[in-house]
Amino acid sequence: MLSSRRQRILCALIEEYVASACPVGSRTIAEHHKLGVSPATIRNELSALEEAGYITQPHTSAGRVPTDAGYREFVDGILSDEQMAASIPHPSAIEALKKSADALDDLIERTNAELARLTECLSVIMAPVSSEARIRQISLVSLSDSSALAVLVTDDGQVANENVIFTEPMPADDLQALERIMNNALAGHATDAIAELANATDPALKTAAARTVMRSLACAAATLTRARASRSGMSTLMRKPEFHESQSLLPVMEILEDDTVLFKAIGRDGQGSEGIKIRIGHENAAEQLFGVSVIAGVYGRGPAQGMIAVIGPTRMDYSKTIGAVQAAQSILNGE
Amino acid sequence: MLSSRRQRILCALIEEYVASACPVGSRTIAEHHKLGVSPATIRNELSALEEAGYITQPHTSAGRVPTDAGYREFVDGILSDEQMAASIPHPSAIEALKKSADALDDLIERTNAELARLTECLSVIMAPVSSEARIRQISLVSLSDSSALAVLVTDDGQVANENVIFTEPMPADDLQALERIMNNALAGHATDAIAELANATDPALKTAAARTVMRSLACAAATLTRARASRSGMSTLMRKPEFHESQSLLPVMEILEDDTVLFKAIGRDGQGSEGIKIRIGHENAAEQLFGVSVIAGVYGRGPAQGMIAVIGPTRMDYSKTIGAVQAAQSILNGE
DNA sequence: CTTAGCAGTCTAAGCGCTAGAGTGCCAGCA
DNA sequence: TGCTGGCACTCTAGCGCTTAGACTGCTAAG
Repeated sequence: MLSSRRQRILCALIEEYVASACPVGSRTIAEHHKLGVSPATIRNELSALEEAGYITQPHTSAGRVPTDAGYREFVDGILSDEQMAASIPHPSAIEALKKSADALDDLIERTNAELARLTECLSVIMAPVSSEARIRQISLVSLSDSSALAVLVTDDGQVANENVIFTEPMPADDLQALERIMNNALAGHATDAIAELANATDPALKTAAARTVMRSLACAAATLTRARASRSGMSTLMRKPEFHESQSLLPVMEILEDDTVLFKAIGRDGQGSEGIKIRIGHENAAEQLFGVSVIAGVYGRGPAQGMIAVIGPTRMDYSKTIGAVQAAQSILNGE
Repeated sequence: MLSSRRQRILCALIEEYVASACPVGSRTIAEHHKLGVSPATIRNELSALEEAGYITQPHTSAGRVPTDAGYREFVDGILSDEQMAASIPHPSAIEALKKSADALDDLIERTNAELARLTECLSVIMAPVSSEARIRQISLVSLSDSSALAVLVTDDGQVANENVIFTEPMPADDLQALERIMNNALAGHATDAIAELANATDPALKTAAARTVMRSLACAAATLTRARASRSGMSTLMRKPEFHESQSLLPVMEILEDDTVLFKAIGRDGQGSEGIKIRIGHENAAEQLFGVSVIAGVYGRGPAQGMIAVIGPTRMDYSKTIGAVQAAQSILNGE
């Protein structure tokens, strides 16, 4: 357990380092923060903090830099202070976003842009996926003589569509009949039950046309459970001094390339719990994220949960970022 | 006009430079390419090529590097050779993609990934946008007592949806009636005509509920004309030596952040013409792309045209990239 | 327990030097 | 006239050296 003074010195050092990105010396701390002690005393404390693993020296004649453990201590201090409630920023921005809320995808996109702007980091919002969604309605819309579009709507308002190409011409009446058959057979069932139902005994589902439609619907349903991410703020991240050589950004970029990979990397163990997960440097499960911190939170009620994550240098303004993620949560929860 | 030998020397230099990313000297060219002349002769020719602006020296004692004009000359040579037809690569990969073609968005995603992999560059595919699309069908799907989902399908198979929140409860029968009214009023009209039709005299469209639905449909239709881009291969680009300092990649990243900006930057004057546009370095209209080359082509028939673009260092394998873009075009044209 | 002062250490930056790569030019040759 | 070998010249990358500056750790005094 750290003494109060050491804690204050650690905080001062981190604040300084977050602002400057340069190793911080004892004199700087003494000058910029009114701790009432001389640099020499601070040096002694810094030495102890280094011993304990909270800070480190790049080389003998340089100042100190926080370690992952140092940031962790700092962040835990912030969180226990419960000063967070006060730090949720910019209610006006939130209002503006809620007013413009049309479709969910659009709201996600806007919120994400705002989140990236506020935090000056990379931000990612994953659309909610719910394997438990049920089929509310199916529409078959004719596109040509022998092709149609199958549109599937779930009870939580998601939409998926897929082309259907019939082997022979399909008159409008037959298509409508087929649509009725599909709705009778599938409405109310879980989206992932389509494949099973295709094997059911209902003779109406055994026609060639019905099978074709079922196949397309299964494809459409599959796209609903696929992770879909919106990204914003990559260029902001590139401007930070720690990422000036792109080598340091490469692992992050690799993770970002694929929605599914990204989902796994960010979502590990964050699922289900309501609060905000903070993973600093090596606390991340994915090796590619060892060099950055991830502030993640879930949103959405019930089974359909989405995820918000801000990715930035370990040297980030944690307080501001946590507040911003909370604000994004409340926007997307429709509060 | 360049003499045949100078042309061959320029090609040799570019090939060498594309492979090595290092300034190329006269000896290297003499050794690796059988031109039948000594380094001294090549030096004279190089001097002339530099005079003409096709190549340049980073400093006196270094080899030569192609300029944008040099690449242009080289590329024009390639294109006039018509050897392109032969260079469309990997028909097997194309087959595999076509077989897995479900929804267009999915096909775009896969094609894009393959394009990035083949070219080892950043690749972007913009989904087709057609302001001329006509409304084929509208569905209103009830989600709760007083909310529904409006789904709009166009005659070219695009789907847009939007939440509708009614001010008072909306029974299923009324919703169906409303759906019928909407289809009668709107089917066959252009998507951008919804706003005008809302002001029409038809009394059935003047009810509060109808107005609410119309507003949502207009929003949904608007999303159809918005540029939507799929990106792939950013990390591949970061691995290239010219982009090792992220400063050089920053402008490209900025353009990539916003779909609309990206569309404008890539699409300038590429619209309408069938062929493949090659813009090398400063030939690009957007300043942020001065450091890269863009190989762009359109796909899709009729008014709904999408765009394919590969973005890479000016030092790229133009022949391979052009072939790959052509292949992507043929996949997305459904050939 | 704190502090001032001091010696010690390490880096960043500037300078000079050298090896190497590549050029341009010239004179000779086909 | 055009090509070639040879040579002097130029410029960079890299190495070692030196110095200024930053910061520390230690010690002795308050």
